[in-house]
Amino acid sequence: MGASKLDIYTDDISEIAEIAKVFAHPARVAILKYISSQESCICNDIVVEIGLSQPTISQHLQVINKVGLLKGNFKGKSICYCLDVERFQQFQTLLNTFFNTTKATCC
Amino acid sequence: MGASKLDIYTDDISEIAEIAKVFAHPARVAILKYISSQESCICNDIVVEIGLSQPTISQHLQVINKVGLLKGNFKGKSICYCLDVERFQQFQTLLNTFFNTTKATCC
DNA sequence: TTGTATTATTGCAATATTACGATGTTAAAA
DNA sequence: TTTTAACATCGTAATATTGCAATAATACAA
Repeated sequence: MGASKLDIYTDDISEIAEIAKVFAHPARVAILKYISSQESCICNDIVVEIGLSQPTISQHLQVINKVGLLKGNFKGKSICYCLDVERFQQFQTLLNTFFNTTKATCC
Repeated sequence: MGASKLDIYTDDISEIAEIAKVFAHPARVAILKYISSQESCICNDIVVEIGLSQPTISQHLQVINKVGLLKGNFKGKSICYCLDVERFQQFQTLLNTFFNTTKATCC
């Protein structure tokens, strides 16, 4: 009864789900797109750009950060949030592997 | 104040989030992998294979179906659930476009 | 028509996510 | 040191998701 039952899946399946979850909210997709397009990563701009409150943006950034997609300086003033391109490409590769190994053989 | 605020994003951003949401639960990833590997799509096998109840599997299948990833016979006995490969590849392309157009330019 | 097998739907409980106001923290400027 | 700017964290409310038991619907066989 209820949610979660996450220990019954293989590691690669769980990994795909974990990755997808990051992109499963438009705010996070928008944040990723925005920080990747900015030369200077002034962070409060994200709040203005997206149109959500600062705590909410901060929360979404934490989700993005938790999977290792952020790089830069994270403490104090003049913080720089940047996309970790290597990790990002790793995600792309993992998802493509999932897609390429999932091909229908019936119907 | 709570959830949802989904009307403030551009269409392409919302689309990526919608697609990702389907893969954001391991049960659905497992279902997709399983039905794609089976020659005959006997559906109750999914229940046995994944280890969740029949209503829960049915619910996940509905989510997968809603985005057009399923093909086949959907009513009555001996139902055949199959992956819509074209739609699946379309998702892959859309996600790759997102990845390829999101490249960091700072840090 | 009456079973029977198979999937869908409903109703409900548990948990997770999303969002924001209030407040705390941090580092640099004044 | 005090102020200030920029984020993080906490607490809380609203909503969404997940999961299953019970039940309904469907199609085929007998």
